[in-house]
Amino acid sequence: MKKVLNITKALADESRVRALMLLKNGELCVCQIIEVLRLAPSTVSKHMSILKQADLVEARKSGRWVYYRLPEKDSDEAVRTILEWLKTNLTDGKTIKKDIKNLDKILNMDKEELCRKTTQS
Amino acid sequence: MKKVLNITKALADESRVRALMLLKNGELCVCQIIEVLRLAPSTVSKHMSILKQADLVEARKSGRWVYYRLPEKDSDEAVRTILEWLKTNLTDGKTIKKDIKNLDKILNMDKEELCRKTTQS
DNA sequence: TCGTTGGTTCGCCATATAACGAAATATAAT
DNA sequence: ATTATATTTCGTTATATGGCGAACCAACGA
Repeated sequence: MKKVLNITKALADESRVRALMLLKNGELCVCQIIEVLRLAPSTVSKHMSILKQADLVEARKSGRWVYYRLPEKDSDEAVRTILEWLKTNLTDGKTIKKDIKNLDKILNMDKEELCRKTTQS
Repeated sequence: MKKVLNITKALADESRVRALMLLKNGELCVCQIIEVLRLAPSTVSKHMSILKQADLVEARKSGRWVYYRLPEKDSDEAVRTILEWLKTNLTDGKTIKKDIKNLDKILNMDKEELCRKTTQS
């Protein structure tokens, strides 16, 4: 029950759902998520930690950066299923589409700007 | 997005999840759900209305009673999938098992008591 | 070493939400 | 009609949660 509620509570917030959908095409560092969501770093950090508690994302630290990504194939069944559900049911929403577009812009433009990094999607 | 958030928010509460699981074996009237959850009628009513908003339950009124049930087979795909997910992931939890047991007791004992009715599961 | 940078933690405030009881509504029984 | 019963609606209260900025921590660069 606790596991399920951790997941549903984590998903019961628009910003967190948006963050998850941003990760569909590969890991991102926090500053990029911040850029798309346009929320304070502390806020985004909190959101990501909630997603992590629920095992909805995994984290990797590399130097000064922290990268978040969706869980691997071999991850928890419950988590995989619900992430699949999410993708299916809101990939074509207006907000999500716009977010993805913004993300692309950020990933491209930022070659020598804020938060530059080797983004291997 | 709104639809998804309606669903995840509805599922982000233990009482509501418990209520949903109670309905696994057929419709129940509000007073029976009240009995198992041991919450005030007004509280349970509110919970059920939130579940209904999210299309996670359907309602039927018969005389003084209102019966809630899980959606039919032909219901929304997103809803069916996530209900399946819920069942899979918490049927064997301690709380849920106890609830079901309590429910059985209530359904049997209550032949001539509070909230008696023809419970066709 | 010291400053800079990316991220997290902490403390605060505003809003949202769960819970209740009281009152309202609707339907059945007397 | 009046009363009783099942449920909902409303108003209130306590707690949870999202958001921010300030302070802090860790890692890199000068």
